[in-house]
Amino acid sequence: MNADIADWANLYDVLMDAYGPQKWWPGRENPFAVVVGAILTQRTTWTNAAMAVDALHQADAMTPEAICRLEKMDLEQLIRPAGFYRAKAATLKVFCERAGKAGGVSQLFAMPKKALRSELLSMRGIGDETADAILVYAAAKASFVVDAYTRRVLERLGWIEGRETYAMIQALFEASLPKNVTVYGEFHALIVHHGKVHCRARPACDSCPLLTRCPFANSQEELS
DNA sequence: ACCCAGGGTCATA
DNA sequence: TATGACCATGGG
Repeated sequence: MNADIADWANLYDVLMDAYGPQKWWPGRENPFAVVVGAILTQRTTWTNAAMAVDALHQADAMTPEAICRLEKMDLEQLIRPAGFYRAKAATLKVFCERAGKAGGVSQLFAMPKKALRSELLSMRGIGDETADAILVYAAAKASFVVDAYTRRVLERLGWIEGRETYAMIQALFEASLPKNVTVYGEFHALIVHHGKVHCRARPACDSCPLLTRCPFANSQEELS
């Protein structure tokens, strides 16, 4: 079916060919809603995060100002379905306060990429992955998102050993791709989708687009 | 009943 | 640097 994957660009093409453009964060016209989604979806399914997002919309609370005004406990109850609701409520509060201090979300996002990334990382509850997700999907800055699926796919391709740091893996991608926000965003979404379909569900591997390199195509034991 | 999902923080060694 | 405990919900 498919030959070995040659390089990063090839991997992107193969995944895009197999799955097509991913529709992540419906409603990207509201960058703030994307930030909220990025925080709420941490270690949680998107359907759970979406319930919390809907609750915020229905409460007319999908703005930094509204969230700043909300009592912490009320915010916690609204986002409860997303899990870790106390921590996430605190993180949302911090982001909204800092955005307000910067003069609004668009002002905050007007910062240079590197400075904005540091600013995001300084907020408790926002780490590397969430910061990069916000950069790419909300602030439209090309910063590659590395997550567990990315590591798994790269390990199975034999492109990384496994001990590499987040920054190292991110650098691998960024050195091999055109600095294009859309490409970065699609690539990460494609990797996650591929991971869900083929790196967890065993039966689906018959049609794996990375077939010759997929562990399931050969032995059953290479999976952790 | 158990497992895990579009992570991150903090304490410990 | 690197593990481990902890946070919490909903769906399989």
